[in-house]
Amino acid sequence: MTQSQPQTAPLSRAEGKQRSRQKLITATINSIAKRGFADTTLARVAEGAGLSRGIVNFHFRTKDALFLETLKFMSREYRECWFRALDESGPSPAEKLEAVLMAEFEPPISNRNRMAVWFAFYGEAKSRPTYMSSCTELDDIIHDTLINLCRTIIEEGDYENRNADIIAFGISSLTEGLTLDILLNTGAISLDRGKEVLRSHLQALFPKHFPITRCTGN
Amino acid sequence: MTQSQPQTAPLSRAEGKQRSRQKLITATINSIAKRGFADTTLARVAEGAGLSRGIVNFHFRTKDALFLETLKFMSREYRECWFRALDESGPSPAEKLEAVLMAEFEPPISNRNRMAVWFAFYGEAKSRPTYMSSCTELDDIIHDTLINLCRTIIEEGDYENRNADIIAFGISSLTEGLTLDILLNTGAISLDRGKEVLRSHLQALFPKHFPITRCTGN
DNA sequence: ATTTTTTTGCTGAATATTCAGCCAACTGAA
DNA sequence: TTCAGTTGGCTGAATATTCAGCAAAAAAAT
Repeated sequence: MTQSQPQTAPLSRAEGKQRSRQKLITATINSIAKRGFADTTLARVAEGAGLSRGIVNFHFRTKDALFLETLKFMSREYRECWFRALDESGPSPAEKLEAVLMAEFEPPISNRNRMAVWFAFYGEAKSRPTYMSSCTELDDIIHDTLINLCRTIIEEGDYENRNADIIAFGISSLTEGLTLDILLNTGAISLDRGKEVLRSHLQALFPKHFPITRCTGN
Repeated sequence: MTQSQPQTAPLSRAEGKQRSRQKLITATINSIAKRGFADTTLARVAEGAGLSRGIVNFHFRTKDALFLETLKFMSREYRECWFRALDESGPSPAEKLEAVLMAEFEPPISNRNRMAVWFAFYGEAKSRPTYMSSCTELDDIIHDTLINLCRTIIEEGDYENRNADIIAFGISSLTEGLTLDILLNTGAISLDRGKEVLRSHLQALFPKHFPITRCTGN
């Protein structure tokens, strides 16, 4: 009887520990989103995870370490989403480019909670360089991929006066800026608008590859 | 002798008070940039301003009020810079558009310190809606102006399949994203790159208005 | 199988520190 | 003299971190 209930399934110690650790990271994300960086205390994180007060320092050496691991978790999740979109997309560079860009606006990784946390970390970036340096290598790989996609598209379409480096940088920045809108405004509308703006941008840059699908006369 | 030294010029009470207040706001910006939001204490702000610890609660009711006034100050400064660029630019919409966009990358308002503070506030935006709501009306005016500029340019150039709303939103987001780069990387290079990306973006959108000035072969 | 020992994830109280806000005293402009 | 602006000591509340110990799980012994 007890065995038949999934949530009461007996966990090995290692599994239980891992699950608790993950609960704490999730609770940290929720707390930062709800209360902000400054008002996120270890006690509240523990409470949010349904665990006791002293637990954080058992799983993580310090509060800072908890924050760092939380950032790493989100970073990993983001990367997985990005590369999954790349893998699952059609073979052409244009398809790939559109796929990874649209993937950025999927709710699992793009929602107000997540954005609140990302920008909270950005806000701490200058005073605590450790935080962001854990993401840069990831960003480098993604950015290189983006440049290569753009370069190929430019060659395919014989687009003149298009510099792959600058365009890739612009696309990244545009995406980043659009995610800020997700934070400052309310969720779903912003996601759709983000996709729309990005499509329109691709259209202007590479008209042969991204023909007008619909005239958004609004 | 004492009167001849500019910094020792005798100040009236009102002037002195105003100056102290401003010193505190400036010190707050510097402290948030240097230590982050969480580690910015009233004592350190006062120290940075060269004043005593108790003074903040004289000029501002609470710590939160100090933060809010700091944000308002930066917001005002930004707006002034924006509209000054608009006023001082040439008469055509294209000139105006380029002028206001380039103005965003001028060191007085765009530098790592300022960006660190902006993003720190963004990070708190979700948990403390008060902060950002003090800026939204400003953003609305600027955004409307941007839309109108884009609309006029589209009409002038008979550009097809260009939606002023979406383009204006894209330009804003792109600018926002580029400023994040100023924070995460080091200053001056990023400013130049920002301008370059933005020009390239305008070129792609409105080729008749923004002809190729130089082929950035780099 | 049963009991004993060891391991370990976890608890919650204790500690030391930090800090926002308060206030009584001080100073110099009006 | 008056009192706006300023100073810096003080306090209570909040909080990160420590730690002694609990209880369940795992391992070892019987």
